[in-house]
Amino acid sequence: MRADARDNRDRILAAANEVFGAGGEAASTEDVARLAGVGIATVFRHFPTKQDLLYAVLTARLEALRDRARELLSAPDAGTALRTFVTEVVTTAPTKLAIAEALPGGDVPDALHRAGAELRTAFGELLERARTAGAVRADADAPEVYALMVGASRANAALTLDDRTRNRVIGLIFDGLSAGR
Amino acid sequence: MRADARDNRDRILAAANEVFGAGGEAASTEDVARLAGVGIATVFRHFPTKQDLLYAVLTARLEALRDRARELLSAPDAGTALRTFVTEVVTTAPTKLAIAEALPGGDVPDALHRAGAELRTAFGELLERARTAGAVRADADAPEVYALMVGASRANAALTLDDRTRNRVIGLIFDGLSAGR
Amino acid sequence: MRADARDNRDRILAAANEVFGAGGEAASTEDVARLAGVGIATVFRHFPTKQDLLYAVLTARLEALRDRARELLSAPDAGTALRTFVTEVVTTAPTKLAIAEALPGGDVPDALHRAGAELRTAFGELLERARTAGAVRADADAPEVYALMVGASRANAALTLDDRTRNRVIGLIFDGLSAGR
Amino acid sequence: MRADARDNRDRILAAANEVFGAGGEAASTEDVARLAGVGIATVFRHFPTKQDLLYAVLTARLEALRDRARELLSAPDAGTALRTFVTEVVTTAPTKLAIAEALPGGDVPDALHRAGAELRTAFGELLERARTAGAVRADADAPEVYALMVGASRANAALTLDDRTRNRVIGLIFDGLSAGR
DNA sequence: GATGAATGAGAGTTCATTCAT
DNA sequence: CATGAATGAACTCTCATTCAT
Repeated sequence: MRADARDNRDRILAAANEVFGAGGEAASTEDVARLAGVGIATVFRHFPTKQDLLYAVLTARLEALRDRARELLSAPDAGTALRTFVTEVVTTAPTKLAIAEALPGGDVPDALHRAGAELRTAFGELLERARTAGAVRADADAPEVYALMVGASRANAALTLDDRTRNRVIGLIFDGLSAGR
Repeated sequence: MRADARDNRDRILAAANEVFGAGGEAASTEDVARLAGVGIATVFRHFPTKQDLLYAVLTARLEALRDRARELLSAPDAGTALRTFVTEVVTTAPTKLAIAEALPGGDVPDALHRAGAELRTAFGELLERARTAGAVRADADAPEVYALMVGASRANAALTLDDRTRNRVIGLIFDGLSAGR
Repeated sequence: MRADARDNRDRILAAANEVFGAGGEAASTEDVARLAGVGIATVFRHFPTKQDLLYAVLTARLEALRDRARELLSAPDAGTALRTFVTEVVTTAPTKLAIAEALPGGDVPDALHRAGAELRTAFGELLERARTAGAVRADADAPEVYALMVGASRANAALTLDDRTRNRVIGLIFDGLSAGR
Repeated sequence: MRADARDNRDRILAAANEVFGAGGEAASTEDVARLAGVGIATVFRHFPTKQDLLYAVLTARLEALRDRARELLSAPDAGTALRTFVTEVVTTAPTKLAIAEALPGGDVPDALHRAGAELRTAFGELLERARTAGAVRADADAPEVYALMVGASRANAALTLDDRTRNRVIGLIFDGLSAGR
């Protein structure tokens, strides 16, 4: 792939991220092309299907979160690291294509599937470290904590929570996670 | 309104509930008509706009939840009542038009606005009673608890949680609500 | 036909006259029913087709004009009579279904055809009397004068002429008709 | 714009001219597409709204008339020039979207508004020259003469005048214009 | 390789007309 | 006999996708 082609790909992906973040997957591919400053055909050259484009956007989002989770694995305080991660995910949710959105069952491309799995793995490690450090109770497992994070993200997007409420939501989640037992 | 017309209206609403519950608001009005067993024009006679239909479905859902919340206000155990309500909302979410979906700011019909407000009010009373009963900590306010419930609902719908995970999510939420007393 | 049925028929016709006069034949039959204060099915009982309704409105208009023309045949001044007739037709045109509108070739109902023919006949006599009285030149025949009247009516409707211009248009027409030659 | 696109645009405009000329503005956009030999979406790409298409057809018609009027301004005989113009306008009316049709008050696009104004200006000059040449009486002003022309056009379209009658209508108009000097 | 144009398949919506009450 | 409800066909318009330049 030539350099300018890669440039275009990146520009399209960035535009799609913004457009679908704002308007959901109902937004039109032509808007993406316009914002990217390329022709509509160029979008379809890089992403043969709108689905492909949506998947690519989602994959990029998951990969970014995965990287951030991995980065936080080397933070000194494991409890703070987990909380930082959740806070960032929830806070940025409204302008991003929602995690797990546009996933019509089973048949997702490899890259997306892998990114999701790696994100969950990294998240699991983040949680495990927090557990080991005693910041999170021992019987809290990854699936439910992940679900709480996803849920808070979506509530934040759907209800457009103000800062205070959003923080208290996260606070309650972590209170539950640290509840002595 | 004639009896057969009311029947049709109800059938359309039920069909819309199902269709939009499964496919989101992107589902087509024609599918609704087909499932209801009426012509497409009949749908538009009862709901002049797709928006109107969506609003009606959402309003019905909110009213049902409001009624359920009010009903639970007279349950003997306030803590259990709240938990029952949240559990029911979260569990039934995947097949329902999500709470607060399709709300394009400000300009919603009165009935919908009112139903939403009444639901929040009833929910607030449910919470207040649980607080008074000592089942929920004193500093947990309605907005954040409501957001947690909405979030868990959406996570359950988006991630298709299994029963165990779903219950643990709710468990964690209530642990947080009872924590730090 | 029962009395109430005839009443309804008249009310529908009056409503149609108003609705189609204002909105052209594109206006909806339901608007007519609403304005007449009857159900839509009642309109179709009296006029099995929208065409039929349009024809009936047009027929009534032509009959009214025919009657007015005949009435003016006994006016003292033949020249003034013709001018009065033309002026009235032109002036009232904007709120009436245009003469000869909605006539998709050949296949018009008898009543309409007859009304049109009788109007033209009466108009011809009005013209003949004016000719005899010397108010109109001898070589002006009915078809062209009728066309001038229809044209002025339509121009008045299409261009929404002000009073002064409308009067000058009619003035020019009669100047042409009296031009000595 | 690419060459083939311009070609299509022209073909669509020509087709619309014909279709709307024959059936009025009630004719369907799909017919226009069919006659132009393009897909329906292509019509909407070039003219985002049916209104836009109607306006474009009307604008083209007015511009053509304006050009013809200007051309005739340099004809040797001013009286003949005016009569030629009126005759052409009236004669071609039946197959054209009527002047001033589809003008729902005030909010017309600039190009259409300008074309109409320029046509009236050119027409006014044609009239002024005829007046100066003594072919038309001094007190005949543009608005009423323009209205007479429009009226004759519409009468010709509505009544489908035969050649003889049409010519006599125009003859009477010009007799009126030259009368009483 | 990139572009803008063209397209067909639908979506929402309207309306003349028919049917059941 | 009148009514309101139901209907199917048509229409305008949109959009993911393909084609020609």
